[in-house]
Amino acid sequence: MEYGKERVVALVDMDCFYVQVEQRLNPALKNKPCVVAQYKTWKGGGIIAVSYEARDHGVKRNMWVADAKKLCPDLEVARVRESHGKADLTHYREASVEVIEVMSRFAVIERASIDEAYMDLTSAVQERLKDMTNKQIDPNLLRNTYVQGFPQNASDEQESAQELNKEVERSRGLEQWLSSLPATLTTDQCPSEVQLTLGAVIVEEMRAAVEKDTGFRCSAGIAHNKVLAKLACGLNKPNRQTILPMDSVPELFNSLPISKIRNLGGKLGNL
DNA sequence: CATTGTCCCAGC
DNA sequence: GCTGGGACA
Repeated sequence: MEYGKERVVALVDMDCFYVQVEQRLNPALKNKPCVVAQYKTWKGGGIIAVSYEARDHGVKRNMWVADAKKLCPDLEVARVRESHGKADLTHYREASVEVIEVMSRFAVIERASIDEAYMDLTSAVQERLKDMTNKQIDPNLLRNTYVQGFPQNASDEQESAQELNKEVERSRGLEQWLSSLPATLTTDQCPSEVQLTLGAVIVEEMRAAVEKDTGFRCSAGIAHNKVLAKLACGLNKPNRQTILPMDSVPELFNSLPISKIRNLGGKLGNL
């Protein structure tokens, strides 16, 4: 395999994880602008997680609840449990273990934080390839998958129309990507693009299992290394996954501040 | 007091 | 080993 494309790596990131944990506990909070905050006394407490509905109102992490309520008057606020005067996150840690257990059925997991895990899918992809020999990949196995850089050659006119319907563009891009792959799969000489795609099929299954067994939704990135998988994960959130083919990396890097790349966000990002 | 907590790593 | 800084959520 070509240098830099030896592995298939995924990064799975739970969508506003603390909010989802609170929503599972209290279903009345579901589908509402909602935050999780800690420490009530100063300006209503500090926000540490924000639902996507609340983000639409401009509510951000690290805001004070009092300020967020100005932006979003009907904001629902869940509180972090406190024990001996300290914020107690064990509740979220336990939920994290539930998720890790489901994901571990599919691959060896490297836990990166309470709501993120990396996984090396290289051998799982090889196994899947055996079952897929002389078949092709059904787009229905990739209903939540974006391919970064696809569709190619979209005119400006098409592009603006597609902004109105992200799903149309996603589906067109996926079809175009799949038709660029070899017509039938073989175990010997399997292009890295096919390997990424089979990785994405596995991640679709894994994410469906996580939602079925825990109720939690997540996003994911599939690429050839951890840094690119993490970057890909952020491209289509929430509840979606993104393949980042190596050939799409140069254009993506041109259009992205380097501070978006892991470990280049702080001091180095300001150069 | 008013960003808190956690993890990782370099330097000692 | 311990600690402080840096990065992230």
